[in-house]
Amino acid sequence: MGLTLRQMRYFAALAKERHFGRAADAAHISQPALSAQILDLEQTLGVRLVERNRNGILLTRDGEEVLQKVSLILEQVERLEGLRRSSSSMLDGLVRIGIIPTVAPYLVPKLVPCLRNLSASLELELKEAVTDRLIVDLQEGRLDAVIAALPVQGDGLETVSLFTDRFFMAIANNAEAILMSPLTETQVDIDRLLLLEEGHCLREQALSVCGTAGKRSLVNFGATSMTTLLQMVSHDMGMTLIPEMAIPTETARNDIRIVPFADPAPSREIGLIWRRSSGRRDEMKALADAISDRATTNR
Amino acid sequence: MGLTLRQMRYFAALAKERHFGRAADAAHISQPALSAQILDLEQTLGVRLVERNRNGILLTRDGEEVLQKVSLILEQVERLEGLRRSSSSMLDGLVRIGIIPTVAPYLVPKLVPCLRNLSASLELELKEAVTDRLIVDLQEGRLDAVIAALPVQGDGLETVSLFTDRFFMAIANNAEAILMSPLTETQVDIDRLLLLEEGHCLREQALSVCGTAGKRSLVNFGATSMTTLLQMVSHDMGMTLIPEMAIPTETARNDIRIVPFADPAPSREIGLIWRRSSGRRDEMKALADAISDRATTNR
DNA sequence: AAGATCGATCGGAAATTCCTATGGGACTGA
DNA sequence: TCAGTCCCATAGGAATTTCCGATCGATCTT
Repeated sequence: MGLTLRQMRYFAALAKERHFGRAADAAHISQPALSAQILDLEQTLGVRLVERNRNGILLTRDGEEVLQKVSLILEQVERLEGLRRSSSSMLDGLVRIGIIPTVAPYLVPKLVPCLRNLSASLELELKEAVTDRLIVDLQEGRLDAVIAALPVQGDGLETVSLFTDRFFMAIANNAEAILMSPLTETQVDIDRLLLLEEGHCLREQALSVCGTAGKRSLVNFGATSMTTLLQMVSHDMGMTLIPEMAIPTETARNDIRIVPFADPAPSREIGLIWRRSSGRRDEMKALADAISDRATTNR
Repeated sequence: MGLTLRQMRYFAALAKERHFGRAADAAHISQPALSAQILDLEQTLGVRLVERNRNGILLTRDGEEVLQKVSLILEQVERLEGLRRSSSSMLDGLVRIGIIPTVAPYLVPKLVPCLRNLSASLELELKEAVTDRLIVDLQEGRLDAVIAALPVQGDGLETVSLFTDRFFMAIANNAEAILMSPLTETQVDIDRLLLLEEGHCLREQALSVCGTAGKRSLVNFGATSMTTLLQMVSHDMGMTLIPEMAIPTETARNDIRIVPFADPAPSREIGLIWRRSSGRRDEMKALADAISDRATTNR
């Protein structure tokens, strides 16, 4: 068909030993085998590479030239061969994780030290985007894992739950509206419900929780982050659904009242998603354990 | 044993097509064959290179890294493969010729245009040294051919005669010694015979011609060139054997009388010598023809 | 639930590579 | 000069690798 590494390896041995017999020994084959491969190589290249002499051989000028190129190639092949991974089986190297915006700000600070514990030689690359975009990136290999609200649909994906994140309602502290606590969905004034822009799963979840999946909210500034939304709440522009994990961070910044829902409290399930074909199931499970440990304790 | 180019070629095809079936088509093999080679490659490297998905495949990070190296290697191999010589069969590229010092100065000016005629794409490299040294260089591959006085002995050499070079005697023009013309060897005054330093074949030839092979010359400055020798002759320091081919050049510079020998005139045979194993017999014959043509005409 | 797609596996055929034995050229040394 | 030696090429058959067609198993689609 074409050149082979075998031919090149034998040729390199021959060039080194300058003698068919010795080169064959060095290559652990018989002299005729080496002879044949060299002949093949010469024929393939259409060039006489060696002069056969009584006392060993001599490379022709073409042979010298070819030897140089062959040596380069063999060296690179060797380097490639020596690249066999230590296959540490645990996470290492670069890991790219996508996280949805309503989780990222609150989880990342816990995630980073947690991963540092899991593996020292680990470089993290994070991407924040809405679920759909993250899933596409995951499926096309630009991400290794995604942290998003379950369920998630997509071909070839595998999922494990990390933790349950209950929803609360956030209202202005000085709000005159007196809300029963615990809250029921019927008490929510749909016109005052503030929502994230389209694409955020939390937007749909909020509408669903408040039993208004079909209707459109009149107050729709399409906020891009929970922080913006809560800023609006604290200015008494309305109320919004807030996931439990966001509460410590967001209430520290805003003067806001957090009202729980009546049982059964609505919630979202945050999960870790990866490609089944990635063959990193065990690593992902370990990662999930580490994350859920960290996320549920000392919150 | 180790990596093979076959594996790499298939892997490159797979990376390009991102689909086992299509890659197999592109490589003109069956899908199982490709599959097996990829698996082999993965096992050899100890690394999973591709993620098998429902819709084509995805390279792992290791796969991307390996692909890059493999591409480089394949590119070099391709370049090497495309190097098949046009096998112009005639002389071209660099040709290294060694010439003995008593021939070089007089032949080289004729040689250069002559070779230019033989082949345009020809680079000439000349070396001047005594026969023994040239022959060693030839046998060890540092020269492609030697021009020296025949016969020459050495393993694996082939020879062809270029031309016959008669000897003359050179004496000072004002020499009081009256020499018969033509000359016979008995007329030579051994004490006045000037010789080149040891190693030059012309030295031995001169001694042989003058029938004094055994004796030592008293006048022995060990000159390193004919020109020096003839300078000495013109200063009436003695006489010396001069080959016919040197006469035009040397008599133009020195005031010298050239005396022929009686028949049968002594002479040396200049020949072209190369390694039998070089497989360039035809080229060498052609070269010899060209040289002897040029050397015998318009001298 | 049936069909379709895709890569892996299996079993035997085909091709390549290898080994032992031998041939043939070129030098060596009686 | 003639057997002996060294060296690479060739020959023939064995061993290994590669390949193909058929089929499996998993996954997704309808």
